[in-house]
Amino acid sequence: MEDKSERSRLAVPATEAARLLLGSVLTHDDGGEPVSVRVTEVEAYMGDVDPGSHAFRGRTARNNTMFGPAGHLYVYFTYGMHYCANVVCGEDGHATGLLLRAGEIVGGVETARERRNNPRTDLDLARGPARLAQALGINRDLDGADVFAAPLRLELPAEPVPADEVSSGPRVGVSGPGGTVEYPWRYWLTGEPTVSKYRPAQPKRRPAAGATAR
DNA sequence: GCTCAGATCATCT
DNA sequence: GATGATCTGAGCG
Repeated sequence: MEDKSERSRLAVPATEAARLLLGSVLTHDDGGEPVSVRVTEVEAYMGDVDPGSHAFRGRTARNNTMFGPAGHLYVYFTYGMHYCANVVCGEDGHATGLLLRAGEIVGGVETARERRNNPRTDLDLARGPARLAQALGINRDLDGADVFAAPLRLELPAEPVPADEVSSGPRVGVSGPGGTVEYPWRYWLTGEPTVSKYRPAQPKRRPAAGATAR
């Protein structure tokens, strides 16, 4: 019922939907112990105007989900070993989405620990997009899944978090022509210990201070 | 505490 | 054939 209005709340530009997602709780119930994550960090991808987006060059089989209606999950496999999860937002036909970068495990901690092979601290359970996906047990089968229907459940906060509790900055790991700092589309909850540490996107090799650029 | 290099495969040119 | 919205482990201070 509220399902429908919840979905429509996501049908706005990613830069706005980001504040809805921050503080929301995503649950994945695969039949075992459900695991819930409170989202603390997201990254906006604005489709065809965004050089860092998978959708920049147009619609393909892989990013097809992002072009669809809001409220679905776009899952992709990268670097040969990691899954990343996005929540599609914006209007149908606009390839905008929000990458779930980090979160705090608020339910099913033990299951999350097992999936992550028992990291040293719970803060590491979902710090980083691939870790978050792993902790939740997300895989490619969930690509295109509805976040408001089983086995997923997304609970948006009644009201967006106050603007003064949200920080924004350059995106991580995004390189490209012209840039990354021009698009400060990474959002996180100020002061959250689970937020991944800022790391500037480096081309490939660090420009050595000296001259011996090998 | 920090920095660096490697792993590994689906997708696109 | 090259690249990538990354993570992890090892090594060093």
